[in-house]
Amino acid sequence: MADNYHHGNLRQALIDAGLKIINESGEEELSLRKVAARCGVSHAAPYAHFKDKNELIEAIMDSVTDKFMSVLENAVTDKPNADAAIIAMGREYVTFFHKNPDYFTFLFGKQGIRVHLKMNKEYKDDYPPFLLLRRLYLKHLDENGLEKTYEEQEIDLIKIWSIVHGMASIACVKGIKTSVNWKNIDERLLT
Amino acid sequence: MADNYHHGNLRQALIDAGLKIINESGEEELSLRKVAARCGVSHAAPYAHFKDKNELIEAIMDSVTDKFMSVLENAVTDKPNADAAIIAMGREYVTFFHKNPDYFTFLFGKQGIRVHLKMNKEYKDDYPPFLLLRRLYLKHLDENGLEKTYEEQEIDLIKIWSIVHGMASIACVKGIKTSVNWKNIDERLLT
DNA sequence: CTGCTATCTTTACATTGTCAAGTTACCATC
DNA sequence: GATGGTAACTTGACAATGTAAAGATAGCAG
Repeated sequence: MADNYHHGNLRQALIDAGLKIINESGEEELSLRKVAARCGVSHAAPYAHFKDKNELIEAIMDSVTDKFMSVLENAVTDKPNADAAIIAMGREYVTFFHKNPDYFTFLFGKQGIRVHLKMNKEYKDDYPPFLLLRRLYLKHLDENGLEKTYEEQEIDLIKIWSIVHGMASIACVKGIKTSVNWKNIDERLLT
Repeated sequence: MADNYHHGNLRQALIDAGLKIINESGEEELSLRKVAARCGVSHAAPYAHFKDKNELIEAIMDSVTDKFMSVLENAVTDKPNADAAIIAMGREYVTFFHKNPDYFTFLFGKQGIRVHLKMNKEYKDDYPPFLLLRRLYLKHLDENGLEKTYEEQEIDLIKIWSIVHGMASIACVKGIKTSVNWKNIDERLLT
């Protein structure tokens, strides 16, 4: 309905088109005008939904993060205990970005826009995947009857996240070739 | 000499000016024309020295990598054994990027341009910091009389580099606040 | 002195982000 | 149903940018 004006769901269409461009040709090819063209609207139409190019990018990041989270949550459910869940999550974390290296660059390339990790008191506005990891970690402590100081917990979390994220980073570096099968990582994810 | 034409050392001046801009206002502010303006030359002058904007960026990356390497090599010399050297290198690795988060984004944000890690047979064209790490790691094996298969070595190296690079990544994420003192990291760098 | 070549300038053009002003369609209210 | 308001979209414009083409300059080899 509405042949020209009032696209109906332009906002989402712009996000999807942007994501598609990133998948096809990388982030540097993403421009407001191209995205608008793909949706069949004029070059300034996006400004009705996004204040900025940055705001569109943030929306796309949210979209990718949602996809990522659903993959992670999926990998975590139905695991016997927290340890198994953490390993499964770590494996999926690396695998996800290994399968979509563009997403890694996109999410973490220009850091600071969306990714906020705060390990201390305030438990909000964190990066969702990290929230999941912390949840599993606390479950792990609980299941094994462990008691750790807040600082020890934080160090553990950083350690886990560092190695997982670092591996994802390595797995995404173009041109790297290792004998590691990024779909089978076990022995090196230990709390 | 040469008031207008023949700047004398424009290539290096462009690299330095570019680096300065990145330090002052981040990579997104870097443009060929601004760099040229800072050097007092016309906006197309850089094309006599660099084929592309990318080629200038790569030159700047090389420059940063050189700085980085000299810091690392400095941290590594005069250490009693390989283990101490590895720990020192890891600490400096994180600290360097913690002090210059812009460099981290710059070097690893758009990956694939310059950073090539190859863990297998061909020992050339690697990322210099990684070459250093491998050198120290092999020294470590030697010093402790350890013998490992090639695959085990590779896994060890990835493990070490992952955690160090991952920490650097965390330490650089804007907005993160942890109780970890990024200038004192010991217990979590073990081969 | 002559010409070659690397270096730099000028001019030009397409792409892009962004703004301002106008248009259109829908919605609530009279 | 007419009316006005507002959100969604278009058109036109501008500055910044990357880049190509053509010309100018200077130093150097012969």
